[in-house]
Amino acid sequence: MRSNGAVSARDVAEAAGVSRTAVSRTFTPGASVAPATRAKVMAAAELLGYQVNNLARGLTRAESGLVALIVAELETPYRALLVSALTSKLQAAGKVAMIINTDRSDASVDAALRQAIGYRTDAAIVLSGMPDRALAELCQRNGLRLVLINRDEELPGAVRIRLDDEQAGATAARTLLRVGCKRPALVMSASATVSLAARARGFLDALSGEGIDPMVAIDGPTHYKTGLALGTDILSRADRPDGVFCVTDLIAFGVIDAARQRFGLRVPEDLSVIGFDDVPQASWEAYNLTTFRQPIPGIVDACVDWLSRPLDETSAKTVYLSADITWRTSVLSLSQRATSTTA
Amino acid sequence: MRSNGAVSARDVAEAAGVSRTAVSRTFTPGASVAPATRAKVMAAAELLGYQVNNLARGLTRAESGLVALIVAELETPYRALLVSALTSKLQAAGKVAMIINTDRSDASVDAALRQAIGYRTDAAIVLSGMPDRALAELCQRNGLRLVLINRDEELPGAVRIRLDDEQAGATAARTLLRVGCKRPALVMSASATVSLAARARGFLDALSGEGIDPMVAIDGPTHYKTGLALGTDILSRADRPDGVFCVTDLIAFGVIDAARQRFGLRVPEDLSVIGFDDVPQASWEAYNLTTFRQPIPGIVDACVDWLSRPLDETSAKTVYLSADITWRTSVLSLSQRATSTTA
DNA sequence: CCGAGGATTGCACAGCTGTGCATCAGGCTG
DNA sequence: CAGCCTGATGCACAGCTGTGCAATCCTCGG
Repeated sequence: MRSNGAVSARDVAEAAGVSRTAVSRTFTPGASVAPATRAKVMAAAELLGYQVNNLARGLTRAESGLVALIVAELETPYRALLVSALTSKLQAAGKVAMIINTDRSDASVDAALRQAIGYRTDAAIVLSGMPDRALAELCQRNGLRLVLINRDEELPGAVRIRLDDEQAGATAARTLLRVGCKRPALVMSASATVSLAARARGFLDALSGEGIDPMVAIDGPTHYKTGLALGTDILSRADRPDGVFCVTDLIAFGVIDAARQRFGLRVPEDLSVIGFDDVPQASWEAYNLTTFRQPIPGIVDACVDWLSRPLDETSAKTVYLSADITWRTSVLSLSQRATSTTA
Repeated sequence: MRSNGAVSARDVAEAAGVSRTAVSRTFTPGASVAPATRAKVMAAAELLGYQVNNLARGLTRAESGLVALIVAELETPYRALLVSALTSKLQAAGKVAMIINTDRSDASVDAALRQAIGYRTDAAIVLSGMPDRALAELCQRNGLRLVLINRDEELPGAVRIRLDDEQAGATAARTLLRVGCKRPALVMSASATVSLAARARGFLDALSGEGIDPMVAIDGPTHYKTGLALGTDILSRADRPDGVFCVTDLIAFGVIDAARQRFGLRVPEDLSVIGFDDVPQASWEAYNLTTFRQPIPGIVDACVDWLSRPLDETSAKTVYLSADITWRTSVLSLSQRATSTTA
């Protein structure tokens, strides 16, 4: 027992009357130990409360078992959902996740990656911000795998997981038109994430293909309050929209509340709303939001599968996943439309 | 450069033409290095992309810089908020948080703690579940500090952070009575957490002090759906309550939605609702929930302060914090009451 | 009963860093 | 110019584990 107080393999060896090597072999799967020796070691370990030191183990082995999750605004529903799923799945795969917060600036992402390298993390999963190209090469040189979720740029030795955001945007546009919306609108935050931009582009392109030039509101961070403010803005104009695609559920909730609480409008009779993420709140009865479901199990599986695969294929690879629509009642159905027009 | 591919201090030493010790001293604050040597080392380190190996550093030093967060259902708004704040503050204090999920069973909490010991974590912060007494002693023997947030049992060498849940419950009861509620009710999940039980007890005791025996609904997990189901239940009874205290915001949202969507009731005119946690959704206009604010900054500060303090005081200690009420519009105000009764 | 072969075990080293101790250089003072 | 003191540097070891290699033990077959 050292100054730290932690019990080491040597302590167990002494207590069990065997060599330290025997202790190490007992806790190494597939190593050759006699049943009797193993039993003695296990008994002594249990008595002393021995736990293999993963730090020292990571020093010798190529893998430390640590995976860094680099994320901003973890308290956001979608992020929390993804991080929860990721940590669980990593844990089931025998790894352990460490959280490194960023403020989304590139500098802080770089600092986060340096910290990950400092802990000899097996991999870093980037959920927010974008690492510098030089940093990505540094990671590669240090044997740290890089996973980029919904990031655009192609980086050496990194795998990207992307959604078909653009197609989802187009689907949102076609859906609003199909249920009879004459004045569709787009509500969007000003944070220029690639996936948000792609959703907007898909929406706008599909509409301009139909010769429609929709109202567009862009401002603020990707929060509820942004939706509330922008919703209040667009609904107070003369040519008030009758259908909105919000690039995020949080924004959609804000828009819905603006419509109901501040203008006395009905959703979906007066205003159809489509969101994106399928956050838990989307199924709450106050909202019942029709939205695109983030394929979280798919994202998580792609991450963990790729991490447990050998490192041979250093070629940058991209995994594409699709976000399907979840139908609820925030969009006018065709039958509803029939009754509401006759009424 | 080893098989791992990571660059070590020896590589930097060779490149800079100095001893490895000089490299180590360059990255150790307060060590004695000549400015010229330091400059050479820094240049070589920058060139090669060297990052001090925290695993090896943690092997020598008493502290690893790692802190384990043991938590269940991280995707829940309150948990996500707390974990986000904790990781940020820990990071600012030079530590890094690792997440260990549990399914709330005692066995999984024990496994989580063993894993934390395996990584020679400086501390473990338990947000969910309750560690076994033997495990707590094991932690203490291994030099691992234990922080229990809203857990009840007193454990050797552990610090507890508690809220005055009972008093909050009493305040909720008095508040409902003061605004004129005649038939207060309690809605509660069946998961027997200490803090939830204390809130309920405070509420019930205060009411029975006034000679009132309120309606009580208990069932299910601490989710929105539980509130929806229990709300539907109590509101369909003959002596429908006119005021509800929900032990959690999520449950309160369910109750509000049940009242509005399924019974056409108005909140607060027909039903006053009080929650607990002050989750972000509580301030959304669809709910505007009057609720007790979790003192998250206080909790986080207490954790981190205690972790950065020396280990002398091994006495079990308890930090008490208070949850103040946040007034919104889900409770009838006295002026509203005047107008609504005259109307 | 003896030899061979396989299973076990222990030694010693690698992996990376921090640090006590001794050494050495250099500057300042007398 | 000599001596002393301070600051810088390097050696060697500690900290904990995994593993190659050699030695040893046991068992089984002849």
